[in-house]
This record gives sequence, structure tokens and C-alpha cells, in this order.
Amino acid sequence: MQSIDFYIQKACSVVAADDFAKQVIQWQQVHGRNNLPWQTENNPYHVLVSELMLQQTQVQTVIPYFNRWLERFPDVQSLADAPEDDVMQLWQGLGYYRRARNLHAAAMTVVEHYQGKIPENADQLREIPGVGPYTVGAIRAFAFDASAAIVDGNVKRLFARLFSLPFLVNKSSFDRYFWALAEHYTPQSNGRRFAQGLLDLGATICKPTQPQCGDCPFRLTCRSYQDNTVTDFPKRAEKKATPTRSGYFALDINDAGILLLKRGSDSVWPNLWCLPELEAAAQGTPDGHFKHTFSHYKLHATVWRQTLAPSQHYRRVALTDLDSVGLPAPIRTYLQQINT
DNA sequence: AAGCCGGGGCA
DNA sequence: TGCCCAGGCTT
Repeated sequence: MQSIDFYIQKACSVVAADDFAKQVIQWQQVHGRNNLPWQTENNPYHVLVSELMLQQTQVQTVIPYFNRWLERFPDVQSLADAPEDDVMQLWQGLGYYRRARNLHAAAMTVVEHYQGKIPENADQLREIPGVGPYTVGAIRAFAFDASAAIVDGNVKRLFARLFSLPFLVNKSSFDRYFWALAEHYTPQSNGRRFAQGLLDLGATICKPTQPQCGDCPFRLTCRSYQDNTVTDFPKRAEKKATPTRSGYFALDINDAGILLLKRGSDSVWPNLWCLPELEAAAQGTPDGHFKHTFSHYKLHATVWRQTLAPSQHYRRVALTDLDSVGLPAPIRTYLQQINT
């Protein structure tokens, strides 16, 4: 692998930094997304909420969650004051539940340390739970129009194709190369529109499949388009096969409802209410089965009807009242099927 | 550096 | 089915 400077030189031979920024900004103004719910006010709290929701989650999925969130938690203070169960319930179905706890903790941090105002300073932002390198840049650019680099999946794919880069996008060791390029190409002014333009290009033109190269403002300079190798980029390391695991759950149901147990904060489905999980398979005929695919393994679950010994940790919820609880999606689906 | 953490959309 | 997504945290 060559040095970082080598690849910056290579990139500059494709397009100079000021030309690139100018074209991204001009294209964004005409063709970009400028009416997303979190773009209407450039409100730092709205930006914070949207960025945590958008981590590994597509825009169209996030929009209804974002709107519901602002109705229930209109500002930093109201979120900081909210009970954790309310926070988890509103996040239910969005996945990566640690983000919900992070966002809740972020609001409390901002209230405690920054008088409820989200800071612009990168070092201070980086200390906020759930805010990593990407989100620091995103908040600085989108909330404050700062000159801040961002690197996400869109930016990696765009750069990899534009410059025919050999970097493996699913290997963290290549991240420093992408960040060096992103910082080289980030302009001193119009940081907000430039960052938005990168994301919009990645989401609507330089898409993972079926890239719309005919509509791309860089089609005349893009190295992989000129070489007719666009679909060869970005390069990716082979993924390991996902293992299958077995899960065992207890269904304690009576006229009053179903017994639920709150999961631990360090497990899958952290802090969500769920059927009590058993250490091993139970005796007798199962009540039913369900399967669920996580990002790193596949779960084959079996459910048995059991009467569990009383415990203060349990909570019994009526079948008709399941919507008021933060439940994992596959558990909710299973219980709804019982209901019919 | 590698593993962990969901769910939806789409070919 | 497999891949992708406005990644971050933990070990």
C-alpha cells in the first residue's frame, strides 16, 4: 500500500480540491435533498437526533421516527428529563438500541455540561455519548455550517469510484486514507452544503447498485467511469459466514396478559422488554418457533408455555396493550400471531 | 484490529 | 438469500 500523500496526489490528478467542492456545492443546490425534516431549521438538537438515528439506517426509515421523536421530545431538556422506558419505546423498531440510550445520555450530558446547548467544538462533541468521528463532522457541518470533513459509507463509495481507490471499505484500517482525502477536499466555506452534497451524491447518483452515472456531475472526470469499472468499486473484503445460534424463550400467559422481563443493557435488544429467555431447551412440546437474522448471526428461537415463579422483575402486559411496550420486532410479531 | 449491535429495502 | 445503509463502542 502506498502512502497517504500518494493517494492525495492521485486524487488531485482527477480533480482539484477547489473544483470538486465548487461542483458538489452547485450540484447540491439544484439536485440535492433540501427539505428533509431535520433540515428545516438547522437546529443543532434536530441534527443530533437525526444523526444518531441515521447511523446505519436509511433516510426513508428514519423520517417517521424523527417526526414522532420531536413531538414527544421537542428539545434537549425534555429528552434529558424523560424516563428511559419512554425513550426505548419511541425507538422500538429502529434497531441498534444502544443508540437510543446514547441519545438519552447525550441529552443529559448537554444539559449538565453545556447549559442545554449543543457545542460546536469538535473535542467537546466527541465526548458526547454516541458521537464518533463521523457524527462530529456531521453536527459541525449541518448544525453550524462549519468547514468539517465527514466520512461515511456514501463518501467512501464516492471517493473509491471517483479515484479508483483500492481501499477495502469494510476494513477499518483504511479509514485514515478516506479521512485524509475528505479533509483535503473539504472547502473553507459552505461546509453545510458541501457535506450534504457528498451524502446526496452517494444516495441518489453514486448508489451501491445501479449508479446513475449519466446524471453525475463528475462523469467526465470519474476514473472508474472513464475506465468502465464503476461496479468494481468500492473494493470490499470477503465477509465471514454468519453462524446460527439457538434461543429458548418462556411464554407465561394468562387472562391478565403475558409475562415480560426487561433485558440487560449489554445484551442483544438491550433494555427492551422481552419474553424471559431460558438457559436451555425446556421439556415438552414447544408452543412455537421463530427465526430472526441479526447482522452477525442467525437466531433460531423456540418458545415454550410455562408458569414462572413470581418475581418483582417481571411485568405482565395485556395482549391488547403490547404497543405501549418497547419490544423487539420479532417478539412483537410472534405475540401478535398468538393474539389472532 | 476485530467483534458486537437491528431492521428495512432491494435486487 | 445477500448486501447495503448519514457508525460507535468495547475489548
